Amino acid sequence: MSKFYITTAIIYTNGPPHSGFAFELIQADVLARYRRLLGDDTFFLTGTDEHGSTVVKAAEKAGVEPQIFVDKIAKQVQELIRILNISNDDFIRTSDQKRHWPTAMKIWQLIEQNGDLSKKKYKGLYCVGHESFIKKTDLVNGVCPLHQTEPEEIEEENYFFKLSKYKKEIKRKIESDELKIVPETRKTEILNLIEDAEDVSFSRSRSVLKWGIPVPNDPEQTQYVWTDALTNYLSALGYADNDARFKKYWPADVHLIGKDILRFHALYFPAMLMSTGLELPKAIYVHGFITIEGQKMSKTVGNVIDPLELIKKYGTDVVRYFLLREIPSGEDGDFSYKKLEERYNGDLANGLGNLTQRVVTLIDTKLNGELIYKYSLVEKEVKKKTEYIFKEYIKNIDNFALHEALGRVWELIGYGDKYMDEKAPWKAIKHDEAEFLKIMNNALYILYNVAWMLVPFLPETADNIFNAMGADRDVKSLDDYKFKVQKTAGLFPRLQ
RNA sequence: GUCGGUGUAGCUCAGUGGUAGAGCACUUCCCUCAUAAAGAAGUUGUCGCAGGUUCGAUCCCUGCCACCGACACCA
Repeated sequence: MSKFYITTAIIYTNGPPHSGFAFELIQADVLARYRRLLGDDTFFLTGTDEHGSTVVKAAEKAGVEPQIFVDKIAKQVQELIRILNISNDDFIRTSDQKRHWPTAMKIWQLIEQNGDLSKKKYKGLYCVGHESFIKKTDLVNGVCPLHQTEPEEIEEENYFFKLSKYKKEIKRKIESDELKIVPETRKTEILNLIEDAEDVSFSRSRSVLKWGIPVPNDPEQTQYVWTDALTNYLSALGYADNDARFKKYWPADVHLIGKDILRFHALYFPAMLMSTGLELPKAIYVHGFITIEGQKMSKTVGNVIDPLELIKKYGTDVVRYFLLREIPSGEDGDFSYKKLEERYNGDLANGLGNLTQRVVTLIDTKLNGELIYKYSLVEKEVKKKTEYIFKEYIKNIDNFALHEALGRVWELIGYGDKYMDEKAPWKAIKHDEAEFLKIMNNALYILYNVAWMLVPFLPETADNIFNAMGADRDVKSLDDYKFKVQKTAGLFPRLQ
């Protein structure tokens, strides 16, 4: 048994969580549930990134203190996690002074002791709208193109981190897949920009940024987001206390992130870890963005989809299914109600739900609901097909192609439907009961495998199928097991 | 500007140096265990454009066009 530590990015708490983060949570959840199924000692972390001036601004707008504001958002995030049926083992918040801050402080100190932080005067053009420095080359006619304002020239003294010192080694590790970046295009992307990466500012003056973690032994400075936020992956495991949990689970096996924060996870964070002498994560999985009806999700356009509403309307597993199947892992994908309903009727109702129902009904009506399963009755062809699909399913999950893995499950469902039609058990029952039993044995075999493969993706649905079949998930051997089917109204009633 | 990606059926996408594929949609047939579900057969393509290499290119090379992304200490 091996360990498996997986994280999502921590979501920024300047507003309610959006469906993009929901998608990230769901993907990580599939990977975590899958690993548990394989028997790995799995630890699945998510959380919230709660500092920074954007949060302060949002809190001001809401007329509350930052802490009150982020408490509320963190609660919403946790509610979303509950509703999405996410199996995270922990939830870390960067404003947690007990659990998180000691790690951020310790990491800072270690980096500093290693000589990788130095104070530098920084003169630059500061855009008030951006709340950050912008480059001269970004200006259009002397004004910030985004805010149409002239930037002020200000001088600030900050700590800078010697990223350059670690570039070569990081490049080597990424090239050799020691630090694996999936998909390949993201790996290429980061390798292309690694040469030009400059040293990074790691702090802000306290007068500019109060809402954050202080720099140790320097009351004038606040830690900037890198040591503040990225260290959550360490703090949650109890790094500062040298917790047994940390020893057991670090390094992370997978950091699941969006494509927008690849740079920070593939460059800054590894460099920080190298500076502190910690092991690097094994892999970074990068997912894309969800567009809505082909358009970028944006609050101004007003096309933001609230995941809670979606779930309220269709149900958790329907939303999980749609996102996992329709949006390729590692790429962008599009959401639309039309596509969702097509997937629902085509795949869930006509496919999975209907196959389950026809198998259950036959056993219910022809056998009084009971069938004693005999493994020896499973046909060679059926076994071969199922095992082949299972292998492909595994391969795809391991390659972070969750949509493909799900596609394989539906291939087996299609095979099951075809099997039923070809064997026509409703005819067999009239003249050959042994043949009927054999067919239903095979049908149960297929459905049982389908249910197992769905466990990581659609946990509730998988349970429903097990229940409908009257199957015991924990039974060691199915041979001679007595299935007692429970006929219900059906898993996914068709939408009109 | 630099780097990278994409362009294949009505839609979403797979794919290979040798007669173009899947799912959805559509048409016809068939079944009746099942959620007006399932199964079978079928229709649809200048594989972005123009050149080149090759016996042969959708695939390799060059150029072009279109769209997208990264190169910004926004998180």
